[in-house]
Amino acid sequence: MVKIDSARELPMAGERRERSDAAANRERILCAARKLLAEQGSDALTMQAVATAAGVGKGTVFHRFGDREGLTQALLDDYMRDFQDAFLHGPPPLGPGAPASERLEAFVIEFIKLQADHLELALAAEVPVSRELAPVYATLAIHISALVHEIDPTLDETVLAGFILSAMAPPVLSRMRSVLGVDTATLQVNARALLHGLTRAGEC
Amino acid sequence: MVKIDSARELPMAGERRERSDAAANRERILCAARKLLAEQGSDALTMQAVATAAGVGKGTVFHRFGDREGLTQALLDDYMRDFQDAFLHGPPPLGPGAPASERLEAFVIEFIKLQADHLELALAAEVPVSRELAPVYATLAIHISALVHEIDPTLDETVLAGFILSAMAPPVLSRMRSVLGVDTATLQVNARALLHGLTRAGEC
DNA sequence: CACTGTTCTGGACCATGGGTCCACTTGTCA
DNA sequence: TGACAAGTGGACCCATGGTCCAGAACAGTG
Repeated sequence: MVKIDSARELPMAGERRERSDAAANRERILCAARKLLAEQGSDALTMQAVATAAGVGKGTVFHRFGDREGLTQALLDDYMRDFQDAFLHGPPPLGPGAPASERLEAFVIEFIKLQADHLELALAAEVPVSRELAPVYATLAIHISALVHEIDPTLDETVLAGFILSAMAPPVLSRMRSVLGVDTATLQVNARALLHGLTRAGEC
Repeated sequence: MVKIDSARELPMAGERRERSDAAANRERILCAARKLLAEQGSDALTMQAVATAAGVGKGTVFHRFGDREGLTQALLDDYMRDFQDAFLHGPPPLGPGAPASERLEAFVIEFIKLQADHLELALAAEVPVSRELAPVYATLAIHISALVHEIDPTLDETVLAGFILSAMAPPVLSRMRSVLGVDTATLQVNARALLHGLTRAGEC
């Protein structure tokens, strides 16, 4: 993934602000991408299709977002920001204040809802065989790690976080929904059941 | 995925046996593919590379295996067969005879070992956004489902099976190993910990 | 307003990889 | 040995991510 100065409003020292036409194009591209996802699904999200839908050239899309992953991350950021805020600074049980096991449970419930509500985007943002987690997901992994560590310090929290995040990966949720016809609530209930071993660790 | 008569030795009624030169080529192709995976990793497993390494034309590879997925499934079948045998007909705790929760635990332990031992192949066999599970994995999912159902019939066993299988997906294991430097034993221990909520359900 | 350097733009172009096609070759069976 | 089905190889097609660069558009400056 190429590093691109993201949608920061205020330019830092030594940086010029993004030109106004460029900023406008960025918006048109993001818009077009969202529309494509909503109307035609994740498979339709090709760089060329986005460019055409936005009425710009393909080069412009790459110039603005670096590469495909940059584009999907920008899209993801958009709605992940609120979620991150909620589990980092919001009210319990999702935010700080509740015991770690409850926070983890709340996290999973909310995360599944989030993924389910934006499934096509989540699918499009999947990186086939990522050697490293994309930034947005890395943040989630760190949060889960911290909670797991608090629940049971003897575990390898990084590994557990990887397992948990991967269990709720977009392709799984997608398959459950489209092939098996499962609804979001069922996903949530069963995910919680899977975690009971962790969240109820001290209760036996 | 295209359906291709697989490596069955005995021809069924109305079928001609695979010609001897064709069978030989099938072997050479499988061999070359294994070698490529071992020496250069999953990324190197392109149909063209396999063909070249096997000393045949690309068309032959496709003719024999239908498509890329057919090839990887054939490769997978090869070592999955023993595993399937073990959990379907082998001795407990993996095979029938032990309580479901112990069988599930044993299954996970063994499966992780299997995946870890054949990581490159497992990675290559990953289907980016599969609408349906590949046959080999479908078998595993069914087995997990059955065990989960036996452990707790109130759960949606299909969903749980999906979660569990997905938690141990090749990309996760690969990332843990290469980025985080985690060894197989650690993966096994932590996977077992994750399942404790299920396997110890009746004990509280 | 005109000038000028920087940024931005668009679409032709490239590379890669899966998959198809079909004229030609080679086993197999009678 | 002849005939025919099966098998073969590699040129070809196509989708897609990504690069390039000449020219257009913008934003400070005098």
